[in-house]
Amino acid sequence: MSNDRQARCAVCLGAQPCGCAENGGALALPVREALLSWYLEHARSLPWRGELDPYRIWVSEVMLQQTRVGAVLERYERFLERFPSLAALARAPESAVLEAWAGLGYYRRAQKLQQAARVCVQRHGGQVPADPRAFAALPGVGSYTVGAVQSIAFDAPLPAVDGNVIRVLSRLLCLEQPPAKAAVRRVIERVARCSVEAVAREQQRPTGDWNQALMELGAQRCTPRAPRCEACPLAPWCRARARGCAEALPRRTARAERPEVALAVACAVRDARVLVVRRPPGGLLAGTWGLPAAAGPPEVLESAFGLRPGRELVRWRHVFSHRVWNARALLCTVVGTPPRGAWWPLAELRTERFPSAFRPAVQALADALAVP
DNA sequence: AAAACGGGGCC
DNA sequence: GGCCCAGTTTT
Repeated sequence: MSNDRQARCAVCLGAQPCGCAENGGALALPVREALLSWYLEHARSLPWRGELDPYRIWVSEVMLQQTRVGAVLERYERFLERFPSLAALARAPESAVLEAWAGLGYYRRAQKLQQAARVCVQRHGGQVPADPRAFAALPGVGSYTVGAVQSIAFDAPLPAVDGNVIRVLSRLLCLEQPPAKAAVRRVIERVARCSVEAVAREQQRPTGDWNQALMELGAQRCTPRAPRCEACPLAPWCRARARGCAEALPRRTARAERPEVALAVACAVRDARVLVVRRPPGGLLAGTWGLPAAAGPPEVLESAFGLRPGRELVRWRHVFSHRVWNARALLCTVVGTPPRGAWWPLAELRTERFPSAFRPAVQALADALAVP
């Protein structure tokens, strides 16, 4: 059975001991050379590629967490124009940072990045720490970000294991168990670490190139669906390709289902301005501006905000990673003491200062006001 | 080990 | 309608 660990390969967990362990778990030299050559020729030209400023590299890595390259492209330069340095980011109001982040999601990333910037200014002379341990201690910096930033900016021999690398190595080694399992993650982590150390030891290329090559392969060739194995530089060594199971890996585990909640959203208008409120500092969309909203039927807006719901403007469904809003926007009148908030011109709500979750309400309100 | 945490593109 | 993306933190 599978609990006969003595017979298993220590590196890939395959049923038999195999060649994996030569090189101490690193990918063999020809494999590394093939991937690095491919990367030099095929790397996409991206604004943060070739960047030397550690701060700008860091910003790109945080924005790219769980986020498509295309979405980052639209906001990266704009963010850096507004916050061109660690010091500029550190002294900005959090609300300004969150506005610049609007639409990217996972707003905690922006909050942590700014907190980290403040630590850098206070304790690291306004620089990004070149010491991996000091960098890892900063808010929002996990193992991936440590490896990515420290390798790209400082040529540190540290792995950067993201979703791409998990997929590439799951296929290359044909890891049949889901990477959610700790044992599988240890294998991937070990191969990534030994490989980047080998690249550094043999001075093949800067370690940042190696880490990015692995990720770039996952983005361009070893894609989640319909991998382009025929054009993959690692195809000759890929066990999943040999067995015809590349597309089936990595194996995913069932995800928890998303609860659905009814949400009442208030559109209170006064003198062509709309009432907006700051969302609570913890929880969903923490700290961002939003329309007053409460779970439940429209009537809850009166008890929650002193806003009496009137005509319904629109209903929509917004899917988050872990829950669903079944939302309805209501034209409201202020009946009690106005809630703490701000009154913004409608146009301000449409300029990417707002989380996307409220977009249908803003659009419907604009339509309603344009056609009285 | 699982859940919280966004948004959007793609099939 | 579900999957997945250059993840981190908390439970």
